[in-house]
Amino acid sequence: MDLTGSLELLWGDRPGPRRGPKPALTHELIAGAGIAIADAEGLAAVSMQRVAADLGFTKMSLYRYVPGKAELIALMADLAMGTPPADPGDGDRCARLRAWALALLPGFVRHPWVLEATTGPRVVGPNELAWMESGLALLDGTRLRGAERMDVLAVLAGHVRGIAQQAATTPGGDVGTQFGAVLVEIVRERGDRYPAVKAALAESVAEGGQDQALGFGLDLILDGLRARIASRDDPTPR
Amino acid sequence: MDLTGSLELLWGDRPGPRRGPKPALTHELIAGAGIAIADAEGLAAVSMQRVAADLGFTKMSLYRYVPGKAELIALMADLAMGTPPADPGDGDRCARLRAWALALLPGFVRHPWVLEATTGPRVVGPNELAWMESGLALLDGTRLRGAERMDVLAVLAGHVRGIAQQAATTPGGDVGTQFGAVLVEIVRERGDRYPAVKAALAESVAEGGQDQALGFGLDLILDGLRARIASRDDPTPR
DNA sequence: CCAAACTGTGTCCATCGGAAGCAATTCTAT
DNA sequence: ATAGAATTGCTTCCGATGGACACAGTTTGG
Repeated sequence: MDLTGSLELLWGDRPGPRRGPKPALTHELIAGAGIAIADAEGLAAVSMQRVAADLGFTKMSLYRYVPGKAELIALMADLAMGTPPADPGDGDRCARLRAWALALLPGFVRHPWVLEATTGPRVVGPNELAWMESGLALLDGTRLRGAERMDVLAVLAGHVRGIAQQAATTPGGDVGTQFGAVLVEIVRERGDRYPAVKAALAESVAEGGQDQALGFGLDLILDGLRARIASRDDPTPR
Repeated sequence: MDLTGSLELLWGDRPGPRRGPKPALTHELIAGAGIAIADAEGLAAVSMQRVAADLGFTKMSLYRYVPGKAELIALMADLAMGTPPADPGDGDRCARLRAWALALLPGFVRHPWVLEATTGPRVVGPNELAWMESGLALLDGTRLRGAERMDVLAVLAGHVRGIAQQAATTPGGDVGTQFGAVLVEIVRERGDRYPAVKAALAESVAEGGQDQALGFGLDLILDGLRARIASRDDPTPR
């Protein structure tokens, strides 16, 4: 797997060419067209042909701007997640971390394909690194080690991802109801083999909204984090 | 997106056909061949041609057993994760949940492509549901609501997934060192714009092993869970 | 014994990502 | 001003992919 292409595309400072016809396209235009397609019809609908056609160009012209499809997808994903919001600065650390995690959700919800696009080996992009930076900044002043700080962000972001994935398949949309109904149907027919799932699922649908799942999980994590930070700050050796 | 095919394949009780030549293949054989390819060369190397060739058959013969490639991948993923281990029964609840989450890791590590294969809308398979069942059983007796119990599992499994993804790109393998080096290189060159990342990364590589990341995150989550369960059991209304 | 059912195969097709070469355009150096 | 260099977008071509479809061979139930 070669990642140098993505690295160049995501991080390369491009010296504007001096001769030849002026480029009619830009990275932003191309990635934007790809994002629009992926938002509307899923990541599988994104092909070089399709992106180029939507822009009114031939597919091969895209290769003047993008080394390949994989790199284009990486660019789309980084662009789609946007930049992290500015830290409000007030509130305690956990509340700000909570806000950080919550701010991550809209991107995943509006662009569910980002989940698929960001699994597997890949190069971290500028926006993703900006998110990491703003999250790590919220952990400054704690006695957590470097790896531990990144781990906290991984847990938080991982949970938001999970919720987003679940949300992408359950809400009102066509696929959503289909999937939710499918799971309920499976358990309904074979509930004897899965009593705990049956009980939890029945209780869940009876309660109606499982929308507080995100908050519940975040509180869980942040409660644990608070205790961790406190115990590290506690000068007693044990 | 049509999921009925996956549903049939994963959950369908197939009545053995009565006439005609005996089938030379089985779901297990086909999925096993696909798993072997994906393990060795990644999910992208799995094609109908390749799977069939490895089995000594034509690609079209596979379509007698599998409705399509997507369904085959789903079957592979469910099979690759295996069944959850039996609950030891001793130890406190959080320790057993910890063991449950840890047991999830080897599957993801041995079959990193499962991460890619299980993102996006999909049908839950028998093995995945068995994992869910065994995890939910460990939460019996708590005063957590149904949705909350599933959420706890989602957080735990999500973290294991994240660690597995990180592990799949960082360890000694070719791609791994490349990716890790790329991230370090990016931050090294543009560290000024990402001071917190730079600090955390420097500290992390100085410490050497970030292998305890999994345990750290699990402890975080389970600490929070313990507090949640205790507060729910506490009869004081507030 | 024969028709129904089922198997594996061969052929065909649209689409995909990408390589190579070509004509047109524009800038730079003279 | 003009010739050469650089860069654009396009056309053509290729191998591989997922899948539809029809066909011949094999097994079994009535």
